This record gives sequence, structure tokens and C-alpha cells, in this order.
Amino acid sequence: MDGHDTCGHHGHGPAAHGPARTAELVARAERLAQDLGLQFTALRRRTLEVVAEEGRPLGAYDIAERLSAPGKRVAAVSVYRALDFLTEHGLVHRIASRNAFVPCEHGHGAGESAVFLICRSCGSVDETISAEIERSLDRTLAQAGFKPASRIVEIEGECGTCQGRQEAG
Amino acid sequence: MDGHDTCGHHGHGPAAHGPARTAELVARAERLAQDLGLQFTALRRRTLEVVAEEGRPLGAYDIAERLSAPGKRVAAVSVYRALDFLTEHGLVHRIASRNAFVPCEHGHGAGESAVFLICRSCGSVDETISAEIERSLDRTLAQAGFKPASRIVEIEGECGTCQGRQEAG
DNA sequence: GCCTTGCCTGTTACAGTGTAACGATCGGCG
DNA sequence: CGCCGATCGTTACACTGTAACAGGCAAGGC
Ligand SMILES: [Zn+2]
Ligand SMILES: [Zn+2]
Ligand SMILES: [Zn+2]
Ligand SMILES: [Zn+2]
Repeated sequence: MDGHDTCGHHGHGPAAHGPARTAELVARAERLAQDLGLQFTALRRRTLEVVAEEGRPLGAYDIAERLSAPGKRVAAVSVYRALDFLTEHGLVHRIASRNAFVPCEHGHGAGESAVFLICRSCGSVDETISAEIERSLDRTLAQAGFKPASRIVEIEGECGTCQGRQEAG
Repeated sequence: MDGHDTCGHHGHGPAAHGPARTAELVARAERLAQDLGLQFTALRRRTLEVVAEEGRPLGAYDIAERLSAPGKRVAAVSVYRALDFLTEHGLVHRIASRNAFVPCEHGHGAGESAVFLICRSCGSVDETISAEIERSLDRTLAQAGFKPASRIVEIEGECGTCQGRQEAG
């Protein structure tokens, strides 16, 4: 019953989606690993937490920097491998137009594809699911005789919060 | 009356869209430059021709290589600038998921956004326009209070030609 | 216990993508 | 001529992503 709630703040600050969302995602990852016999390792967990706690798309090198400590440096290549795992299982999504990653906000199956609304002003990314868009796409693909495997739908523009801000300012 | 004709071959070979399509695109560019008082320079023209004559998405560095002659090397940065011009005016499109560029096949206005069907087997890219998808997207965006500026819709999968090929082979 | 196997991670090196900055060139205009 | 704007050449650099190889570690068979 949440739909596309957008959380009301849109990431105007580092607080992001909060620890609640993060814990939810981690729990989902643990269930998933349990069920499929996969390893939800410490690196994968920390990578997921970093992505989930940031309120905007993060590059792999940014993630590596956040995971690194003065004595313990995490190389970007390790982050890429963790991100491969997380994206394959739908825990994070890659934003192709930004070369960056965001946490999944919906727990959708592999069949449902998401629409990403990317704000040019504040950099927030909102993930929504629309059955109507799915149907339109499926119809067009069937008509063209094209068998889809993965879908990328990314809209750049201005989110509701930033529109109000500009009008008021 | 062409719609999404797909040309029947889907780029299975270097012949691409043929010189006819290329000339058509160049003519469109010249009209556009004439009307808006822009400069359709030699570099921009040659870049457009290279992209149009290839039957698959080309990277900027590939384009630079094709434009270079033994004594005259074209740097990638120049190609990027030419591509900026061409994409801004809808003559070529950038495929975000491939970091590559394809010629526009439709002459659509800035308002109409395209759907790109990218075949994983043969690498061809088919550009289609669907008013139905546009409407679905607009409705979803309006509902979310999001003001769109540009849209990216890229579907990866298998084109009709390659499906038939695999069944038959 | 010990060895093998598979998976994950660390490390290095490298290829590919994209941009910033500066200077030269060219054409239009007073 | 001198100025100005746009384009282009050149260099240098930052960012993104992958290949290849070595070490660690847990599980399972002997
Ligand atoms: Zn998701
Ligand atoms: Zn915003
Ligand atoms: Zn087009
Ligand atoms: Zn194909």
C-alpha cells in the first residue's frame, strides 16, 4: 500500500532513506541469501548499507571511498563485484544515465521493471512501478517481434519538491 | 507511413542503413542549420555520416578512428563536441546503456521520445515511437508531480531476426 | 589431520569513457 | 585593422569498468 510515496523529502540532505529502509533492505537480502543458498558477505552487506543510506545515486568509487578506513582501503574493483551481486538479485539498481547506483525501493520481482525519476536540481532518484507502462511496453515489443530481457526507463527532470522551491524562491 | 519498419535486415553486416538514409539525415541537418542559423560544419557532417553508415551503435573513440586518416588524426574530444551538437538537435541519439551513438531514424520533435530496442545477439538498435507509451509515461509523471525534461527508454533483448535464426539453426 | 575444491576478496594493471583548459583559426562587423 | 564569437586542435586529466593473478577461508572427502 505504499505505491510511489516518495517519502516526502526527496533526499535534500544526507539523511537519505533512513536506517529503517536500510534495515529492511538488509533483512530482505538475508532472507534471499538464506533461500537461495547464497553468501551475503560483510562486504556485500556494507556496500548495500552505504548505498541505502545515501539519498542519491552513488558511484562505485564513491562507495569504495566510504567503505575505506584510514588503515583499511577498499578497492573499487571489490565494490564492483559486490554491486554485481546486489544488482543481479534486485537489491540495488544501476542508473545507466549517471553511472551510479541506488537501493531498490520496491522489492519487485525480476519481471516488473522500474521507472526512475531523476531530479536535475537535487539529484534525488525516485523509483516507481507502473503496470500501465509495462503493458504499453509489452504491446510495443510484441508488435515489433522483440523479446525483451531487461528494461531501462529513466526520466530526467525536476521533482515536485524542487518545482515548489523554485516557484517560492 | 514508415512507422517502425526495421528495414528488414537489422544490421547483420556493415552495410548498415545505406547511403540513402545517410543522405536523408544530412539533408535534414542542412535544413535545420539553415532554419536556425547554425553551422553544419565539415566535422559535424562527417561525424553524422560515419554514425549513419554504421549499422550499430558506435562509440566516440570508434568514430574518431574512422574519421582519422594516416596524416590527419581526429581526437575523440572533437568527436564529442560534434556529437553534442548532433544529439542536441535530434540527429543522433546516445544509447546510455552502451555508451554509444546511433543515427535518428524518425525525425521526431523534441517532445516525442523514442524507444530503443537493442539486440544482444547482433547488436542492432531499432528506434520506435509509441504514442501509447508516451501517454502512459506522461500520466505516471503527472501523478508523481514530476516535470520531465528528457526520457531514456532502452530495452535489451533479442530482435525478431535473431530469434528466427536461433530456432532455425 | 590434510588435501582439494569453490567462492570471495585483495592487488595490480590496464582499457574505455568523458571533460577541463588553453591556444589557434576563421568569419563577421564596426 | 581590431574585436568578438564560434569552432577546432591539443594536452592533460578524472572517472568508469574489467582482466588477470594471488591469497584467504569454509566445506567436504580421504
Ligand atoms: Zn527496485
Ligand atoms: Zn529535486
Ligand atoms: Zn530519433
Ligand atoms: Zn538481432
